[in-house]
Amino acid sequence: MSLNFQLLIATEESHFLLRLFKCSILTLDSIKDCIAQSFADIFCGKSNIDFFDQRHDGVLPCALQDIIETVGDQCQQQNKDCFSQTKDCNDKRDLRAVFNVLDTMLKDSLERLKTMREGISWAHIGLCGRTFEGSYTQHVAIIRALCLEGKLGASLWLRKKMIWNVVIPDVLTHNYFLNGLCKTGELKKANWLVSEMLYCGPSPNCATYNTLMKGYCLINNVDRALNVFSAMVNSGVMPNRVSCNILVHALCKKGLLEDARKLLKEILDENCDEGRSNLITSTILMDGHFKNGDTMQALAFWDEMLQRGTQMDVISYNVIIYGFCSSRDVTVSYRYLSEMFKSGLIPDVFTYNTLISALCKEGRIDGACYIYSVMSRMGVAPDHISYKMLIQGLCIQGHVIEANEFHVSMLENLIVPEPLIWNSIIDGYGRSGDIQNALSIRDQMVAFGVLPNVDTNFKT
DNA sequence: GTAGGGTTAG
Repeated sequence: MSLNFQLLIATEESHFLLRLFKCSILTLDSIKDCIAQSFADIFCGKSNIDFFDQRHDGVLPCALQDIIETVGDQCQQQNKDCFSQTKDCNDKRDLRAVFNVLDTMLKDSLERLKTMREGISWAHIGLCGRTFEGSYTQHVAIIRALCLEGKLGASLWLRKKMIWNVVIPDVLTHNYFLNGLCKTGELKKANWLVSEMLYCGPSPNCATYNTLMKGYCLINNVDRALNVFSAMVNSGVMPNRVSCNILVHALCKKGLLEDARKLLKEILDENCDEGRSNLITSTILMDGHFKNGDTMQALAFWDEMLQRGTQMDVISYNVIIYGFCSSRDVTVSYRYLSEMFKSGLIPDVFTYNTLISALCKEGRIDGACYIYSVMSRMGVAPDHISYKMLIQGLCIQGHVIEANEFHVSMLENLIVPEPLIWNSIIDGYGRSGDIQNALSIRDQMVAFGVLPNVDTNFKT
């Protein structure tokens, strides 16, 4: 039997000519398979995105791809569902049934095509010389969503299109751009964006400067962060408590505690009217002193907060618990843990991991396992850090069977272990002479898609 | 609830 199929699909403004078949087809099964594959390629695959990539010669491929993906995710999922449902059609001999399947697919695909066209033409603003479509609110919403997803190329491209159409996104939207750029370490672009804001608007606000300062701190460039701070003050924007905290934290991380205190004093004396009663600033300074090995000074901050009647939170307790754990005084940490419960605060995964870490380092693996059981009873889910410390701690002490129980629990909780964890178990079995299990775990590692590395071996 | 601040391993 020879069939020539040509389907013409009409949309509101344009026609898509889809050549599905121009070949000899022998059975209805192959008709179904071919049609399903063709539709899957056209509507579920990347063919639409490739089309634009080729036409515009890579000028905006990533930007467009991101926009299309963002706009089209939902309808793509609907279409996939349609195909999965058609799999159950087994009436191979019934020509009518095959065409019913075709009808369903075509109807659904036309709907999808319509949605996709709307999405693409929306994303295509300005590219084909069209007028500026869509409302300001819509554009701003999609820009913010793209920024939060880290699709900055696409969002900056939309910003450019908006500006071409003399519509300037507001300062909040610009802060979203800036935040995205800073989080991905693109400080040059971030700096450029702030210059653009100063030059053409909207005027940067306190959050704009704070975001840029934080960006520089993230790449460990505190000097530039301090320059941004000066620029903010010089341009007449008042720093707030967040500005203080960003800089104080960055200076503490560098061990410049005295500089941090001086800066804080200057800022607070000049600008802030909140006094010194800020939990976050005190927590940062307390943490800085603990990490500098100055327990006395750290405790002075804690006591000062108590005297002021500051309501502590989970993070401030985590910092003091970590402080005593790192000075090898887990007993004192337990005291603060108990105080935490008494004051109605619920310890989180940070609290428990801090204790597990300290106990493992001291070789008190039973205590670490006990903390694990407490966190489980309290409904706090262990994360990859909890498992990593317990598994490594148990393997070091030769308890590979118990370590593997945690490993299994990790997999059951859908946490894929990193190579180091697999290697610890493999090595643990090797050291205990259990070659069969060592090899079995290595096979499992590969099956989970984790590539063995140079440390994936074992000594017997 | 449109942006921006503090804690765990290595």
